[in-house]
Amino acid sequence: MLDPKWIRSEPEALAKRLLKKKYSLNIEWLAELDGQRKQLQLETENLQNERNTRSKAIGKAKAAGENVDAILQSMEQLKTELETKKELLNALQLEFHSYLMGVPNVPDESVPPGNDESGNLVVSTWGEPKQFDFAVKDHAELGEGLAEGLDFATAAKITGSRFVVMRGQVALLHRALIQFMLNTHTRDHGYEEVNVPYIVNSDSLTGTGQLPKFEEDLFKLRGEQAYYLIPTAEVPVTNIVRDEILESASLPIKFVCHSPCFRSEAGSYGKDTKGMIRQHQFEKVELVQIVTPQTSDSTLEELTAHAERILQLLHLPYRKVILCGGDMGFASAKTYDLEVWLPSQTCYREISSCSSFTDYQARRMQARWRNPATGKPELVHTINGSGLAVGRTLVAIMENYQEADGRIRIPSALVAYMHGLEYLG
RNA sequence: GGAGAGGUGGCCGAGUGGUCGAAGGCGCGCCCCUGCUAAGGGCGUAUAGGAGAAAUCUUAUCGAGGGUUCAAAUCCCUCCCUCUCCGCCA
Repeated sequence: MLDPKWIRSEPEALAKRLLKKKYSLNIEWLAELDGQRKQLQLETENLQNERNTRSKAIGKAKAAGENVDAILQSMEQLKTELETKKELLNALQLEFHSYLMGVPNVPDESVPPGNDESGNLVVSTWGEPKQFDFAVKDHAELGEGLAEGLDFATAAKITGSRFVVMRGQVALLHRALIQFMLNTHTRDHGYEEVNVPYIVNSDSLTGTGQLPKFEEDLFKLRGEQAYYLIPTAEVPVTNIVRDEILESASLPIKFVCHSPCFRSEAGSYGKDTKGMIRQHQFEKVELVQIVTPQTSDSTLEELTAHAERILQLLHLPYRKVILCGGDMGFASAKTYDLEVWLPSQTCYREISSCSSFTDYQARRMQARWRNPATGKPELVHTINGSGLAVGRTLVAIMENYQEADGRIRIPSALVAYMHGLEYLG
């Protein structure tokens, strides 16, 4: 959520910046609404003040044994007037708030303009795509060719499309990747590992920005309560600090979390139908940092570098792009995507997305820290990114490390996690 | 699933209709006293919204929401959470 004060004080500047995200802020309507609100709030509070004063007077008069009929009578009109004003005010405030919950975060000044993916800018490229002297296979074909590999047909039988069964060596490689990533981030990068619920309530999803606008992307559970499967560990992990006031000494908070992620993929029917690129269920190692506003810019760079390090240790060629305004997420102020080279597609595909949310999520969550300089609670900044998407990393390894005979070499960084196994197949 | 007990400020804990944003204690901050240490004294110490240049004023908040009332932490209803016992269970 954006700061309502900001919207009041400089609506034009704000609207201009939101335009970069293809969002048009209705500033005339907002000003009108806020004007009404101001008037009504003043009137309502005056009436409440009057009511409180008179009520206390009644209490005193009664204690003194005086007659209170007259004052009691004078309250009647005040009461009805207050009730109607209060109702109106509540309705106005709700309307204002609901609108605000649908306004995206403001993009950072450094975010390039653009309508879609084509507007993204390549920041850097690492590694050289390997030249193969044979016809490369995609990961689905490779996986289905292995004795202990990928089985999409069985997953479709068990559940439906966009699921996979991993078997034997491939399942081991998948698990090895998770261990490798968690170890690297905890040992080398100073993150605390957390294990969190995979089912969350609507408050948590509202806090990180998935609700109310993107409910159709989520799997909602049936039952009395509004429970959802998490679309990313970002939701439970970031919400650890919801409604908290953190001491400055405890910052930055650095969490790493492995979790499954569940996405309905509504509206992506034609895309990536083959293979593991786009699944309803996948696993991810997520990095989350809770920081002071002063350090959020550098933290985004640092956290992105932590995700990059995994790709580098696995010797997977990738590039880093900064997303343009039109391609960014709703709550993000700035996003770097890491894209890994996929030989079968001869292009780079997203494997990590690292974003700074400034105080946008923090305001929704009421996540604050006590600033020693002011002694007052102030909003924290939140930054998160995948480090990395495990399923897609598996895909990248299978494709980049494939051999002419269909076997797959295990990257040296992972061999220890594979009980010494050097090849799949 | 059945029965019961609770949810109050950073923490503990009092408060069953009014003068209660809330006693008391702990913690924390500033000051005083004390030549160290220990102890003692005074003052202060929630969050959010609004008006105002500011001092300040004002509204709301005692798990959440609704209700009764001139007035609710206190009474009523619904929900959530925690704890204890029984049952079931990975």
